[in-house]
Amino acid sequence: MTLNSAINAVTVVSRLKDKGYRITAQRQALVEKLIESDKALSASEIWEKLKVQYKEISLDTVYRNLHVLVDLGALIPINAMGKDSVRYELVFTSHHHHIVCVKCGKSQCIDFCPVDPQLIITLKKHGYELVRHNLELFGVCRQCNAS
Amino acid sequence: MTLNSAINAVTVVSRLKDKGYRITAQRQALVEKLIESDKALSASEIWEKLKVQYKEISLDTVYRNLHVLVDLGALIPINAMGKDSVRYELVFTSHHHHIVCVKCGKSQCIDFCPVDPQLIITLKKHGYELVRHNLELFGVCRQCNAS
DNA sequence: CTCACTGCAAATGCTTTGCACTATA
DNA sequence: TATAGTGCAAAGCATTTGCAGTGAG
Repeated sequence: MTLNSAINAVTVVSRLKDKGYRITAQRQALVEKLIESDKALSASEIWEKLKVQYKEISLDTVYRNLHVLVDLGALIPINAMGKDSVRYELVFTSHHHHIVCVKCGKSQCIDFCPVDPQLIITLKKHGYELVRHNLELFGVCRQCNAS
Repeated sequence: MTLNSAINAVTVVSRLKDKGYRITAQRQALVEKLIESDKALSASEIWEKLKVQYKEISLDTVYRNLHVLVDLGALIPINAMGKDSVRYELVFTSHHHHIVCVKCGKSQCIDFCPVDPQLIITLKKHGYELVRHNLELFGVCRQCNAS
């Protein structure tokens, strides 16, 4: 864990405390797993990671804590990336997108954002205050293009 | 139904025939409902519309035909627009995106695309042939901002 | 006449919820 | 101690699938 993400773990936990949430071992572990991961995870993926340490942890607890963290604004739910279930990503993660290969289904991070920053102003004219955006890119990867 | 969308209905049906699919009353009706609609619909919304004419039509058939049309490339599944189920949109519909209010959940079409066209070239350098993209915008609408 | 398509019913998979017990604050 | 959080089991949805009957080509 880097120094930067260590600060983030503390940030999340203290934000939980501020809001009156109790810090349980399961909740703390869940936050740590999310921080350790560099990509967005689904509820069951997080569950699998947690079960290594906490054999007894239930999937319901994972879901409930994910909701808490979303309400807190520490986590963003992404319904995208293929057709699977919802994935959760920490808001600290630097802004980026993913491209999914429509043939093999593999996904890759795209480290830049092709969305025009002017969008915020244009949306304001439409009456909207932009909170966040998520761009799904679908394409054919090099390997699949070759075959 | 406009002349333009009438052409599209014929296009879809003939594309189905070309691929060896049979044209059933249910399948034909489903295509028509999609064309009549100006927005992306969920499977059950389409089912409700179809039941007006075909009381006996089953939801399974709706799902199966939606998959056929997606495979055919005539329909695009959108997992976004709030937290609900998947919605389907005809590819003929002019390219646009939606913004969803994070407070009330209402969505609105945004008739322009803020994605940099340069993206296609950049992705090619990464080895990807871009097929399509979907941009999810989340914000707070005027009404919710006021209250 | 053949086999894709359909309706039915049951199964699946993800997510949520009620309840009684546990443990944080 | 009070009550938020937990595990368990069961319920809810959206979606998928097996099967036998039906109908398009």
